[in-house]
Amino acid sequence: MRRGNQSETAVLGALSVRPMTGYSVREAIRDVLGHFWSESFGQIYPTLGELERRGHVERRGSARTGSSTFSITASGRARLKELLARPIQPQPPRNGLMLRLFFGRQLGPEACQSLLVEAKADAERRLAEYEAIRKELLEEQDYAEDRPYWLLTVSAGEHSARASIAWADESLAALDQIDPPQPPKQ
Amino acid sequence: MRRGNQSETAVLGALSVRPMTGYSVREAIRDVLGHFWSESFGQIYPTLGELERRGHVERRGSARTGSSTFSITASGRARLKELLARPIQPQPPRNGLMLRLFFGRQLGPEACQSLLVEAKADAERRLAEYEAIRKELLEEQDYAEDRPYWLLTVSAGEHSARASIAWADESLAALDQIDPPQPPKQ
DNA sequence: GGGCACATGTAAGCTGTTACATGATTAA
DNA sequence: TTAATCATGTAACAGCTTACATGTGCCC
Repeated sequence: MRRGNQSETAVLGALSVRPMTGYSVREAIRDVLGHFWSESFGQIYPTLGELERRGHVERRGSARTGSSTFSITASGRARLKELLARPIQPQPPRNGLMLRLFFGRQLGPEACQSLLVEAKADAERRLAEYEAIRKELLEEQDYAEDRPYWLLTVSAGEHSARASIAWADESLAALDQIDPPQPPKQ
Repeated sequence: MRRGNQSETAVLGALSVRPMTGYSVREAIRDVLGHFWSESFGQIYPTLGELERRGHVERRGSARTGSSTFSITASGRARLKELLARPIQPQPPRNGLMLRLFFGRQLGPEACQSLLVEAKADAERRLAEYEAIRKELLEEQDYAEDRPYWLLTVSAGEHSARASIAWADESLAALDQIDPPQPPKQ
């Protein structure tokens, strides 16, 4: 397959929950997996086409007449299981905030403070979102068998967000100790 | 520049600490920024060439005769400051562990347990590494003015690793509650 | 009837990795 | 002298995003 297994996994996974159009697959990935996964149309449609060709998904309704719904087949479910069992391929890290802070001496303490304040606000926003999702999931009646797994990822988000907040607070305090600000010398 | 600002930032940042060969830039990024940044030769050398052409770095020693040392110029330092001040461009998330757990119902509780055990072990290894780096930094006499900033990123790693460990423990306990394991039904 | 959300797909292009080609220096 | 490490660079390719092209159905 031209596409990496990763996109295939995400698309098959989405369809393992319920049949959907390609458009909905993208929405599901953006809205539900959005915090830890992303796919764009440019991947989703070719992946769906390839999966159909291989019999891992079935299309109902023609592409021409508007919309078609894709559902996972038994072979697709087996394929998904196989893909999920493969070793995790870690993506190379690229954390822009850390890069800026690491070279914070060049940037100056005030700018770093701003970055930390922003990072903290962002983490608080994320935490609130995770808590809302958790509440929603617990009230939701459907997908009862998927729910425990979904909650694991929500919990990961909550832990991560709380850690970010604590770190930002600590770091803001630490930055106050850098006094007076040392101008970088060449 | 053909290369994105991000590679340019990382390379200039590395050279802002001390002059280095291209090879050493890669080692520095891998060994020091490795937990939150990565660059490969394929980016570093073209970036260095471009930076040289623009006068942001200076090359001492010819490329032909073996090795050349690059040092950042005043204009390079200004450029770095400008790049660091730009808004952070977040990379689209691709967390393979979360993807697998989210579709954990297809994978089964036992496999998820293994994933969590691995994740915990990994976080513990990372935590130990961060603590070692912290100790090393505090003993180190050089780069005193960069150190407070470097420690911020080490602290972020420690917080993140501890959060991962706590989350993994919690999640392993939660997985034990899923009983009996429900086979996915089509 | 105009705009918006839904829907499908392709093509161009960017970013970045991997593999390759090449050679110097150093340590066993 | 042979292997490992240091060192520089290029070329091919993979993966993914963005923008574009196209069309439907619904609501105001």
